[in-house]
Amino acid sequence: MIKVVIAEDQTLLRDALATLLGLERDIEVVGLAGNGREAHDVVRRKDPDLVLTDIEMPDMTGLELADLLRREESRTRVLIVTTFDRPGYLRRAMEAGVSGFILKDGPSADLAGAIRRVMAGERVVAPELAARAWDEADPLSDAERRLLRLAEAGLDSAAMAEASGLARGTVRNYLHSAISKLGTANRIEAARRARQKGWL
Amino acid sequence: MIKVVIAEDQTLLRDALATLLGLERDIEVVGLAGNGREAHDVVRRKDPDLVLTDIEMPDMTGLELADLLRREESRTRVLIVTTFDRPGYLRRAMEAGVSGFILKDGPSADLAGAIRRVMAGERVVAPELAARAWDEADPLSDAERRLLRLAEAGLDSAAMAEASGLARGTVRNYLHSAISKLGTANRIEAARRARQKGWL
DNA sequence: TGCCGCAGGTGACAGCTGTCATGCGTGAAG
DNA sequence: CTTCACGCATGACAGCTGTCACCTGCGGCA
Repeated sequence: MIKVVIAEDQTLLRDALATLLGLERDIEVVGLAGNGREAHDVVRRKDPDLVLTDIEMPDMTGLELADLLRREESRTRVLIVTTFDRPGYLRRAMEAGVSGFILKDGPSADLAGAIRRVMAGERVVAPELAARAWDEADPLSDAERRLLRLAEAGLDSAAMAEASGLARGTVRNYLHSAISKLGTANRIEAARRARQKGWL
Repeated sequence: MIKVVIAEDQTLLRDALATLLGLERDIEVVGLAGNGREAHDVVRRKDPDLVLTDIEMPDMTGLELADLLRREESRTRVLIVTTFDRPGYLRRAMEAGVSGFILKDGPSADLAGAIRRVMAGERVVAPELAARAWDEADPLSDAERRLLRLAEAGLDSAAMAEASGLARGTVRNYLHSAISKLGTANRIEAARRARQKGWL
């Protein structure tokens, strides 16, 4: 019997997945969580064989959860299921030591199979992603990333300077650098592209 | 037996919902679709009692689908299920004559109940939304909306002018007007706020 | 010790953005 | 017919953005 915890912020999908997996003879859903932190608690309490987790969740992302479990040397394997086929996510997931990475766009029939393959020691990656994974490395520095996130929210340079403790000029230098690395015309496009690549 | 078609772009959720509803004694899932246009075709072919649809889908949104079915005087009722609790969506859905509007954050147990209540002639609205629905009217003009969408994509005023066939100055006037209506500091914040309210 | 690379900063400048006053048609209301 | 509102446009101006050359201090490292 494979003991599974499901972490997913959309209640409807979470419950539906639980029902779906519950129908499998060899899988038992032992816990549910609506965000990463909750998932971490549940994993500690229930000690499941595998945690099936979304990436984008409030409080703590699935990638952070995976990283945390790896650092704690938890025996629970991590299987990421996400909407977002952003190349950067897969890379970060691999670095966080996850056992599998599949997409919400894939057929649901594959899900139980993916879980079984992970438990058999295989590393499962959605085939449409495997090829694209190492396409492009994230060229951004931490400072650039942080500022792009602020730019996305509509802050101007002065506000970003205050928010990040840098000088205005430095903020503009970092943004310039990000803009030219990403080959865009302005900070907004740069932020969009970075987010779309999963670098943000 | 209530005949249902499910329109949802995430395969995993679509399949999971189909499985979930298939377990109900009085509900039969007669068709699946991954976008609005496909859903429209399937509804015409299968003539279901109800179509359960997401809003944000490629090709045609759930709101457009609802509108189309209403104009065609289809007997199929529409139940919207969406992640996005943006006030503007509910209003537009009501104007499109939908029979129900519930959230993916709601418990899955309510889903079959909502379907039955819709088929009993009730109009079902997620309780957390009902109150907020008429909070704020969309203050934007069509021109403002269109330009905010372009601003979101990172175009500058000159590019928007070209894209929309307006003069640069006029573009800036519209953006100014949108910015002041929304009480933000710049076009980026304005676009964010409008999107978050469901006005975009 | 001296040199290098690197994060962070300054100042200048052209071009873009946000704001505002103002003008010009056109179509609906009086 | 006049008046008025409305969509669209123009021009001016302060302030912000993107670009660039160049400076400073600090931690390696030979």
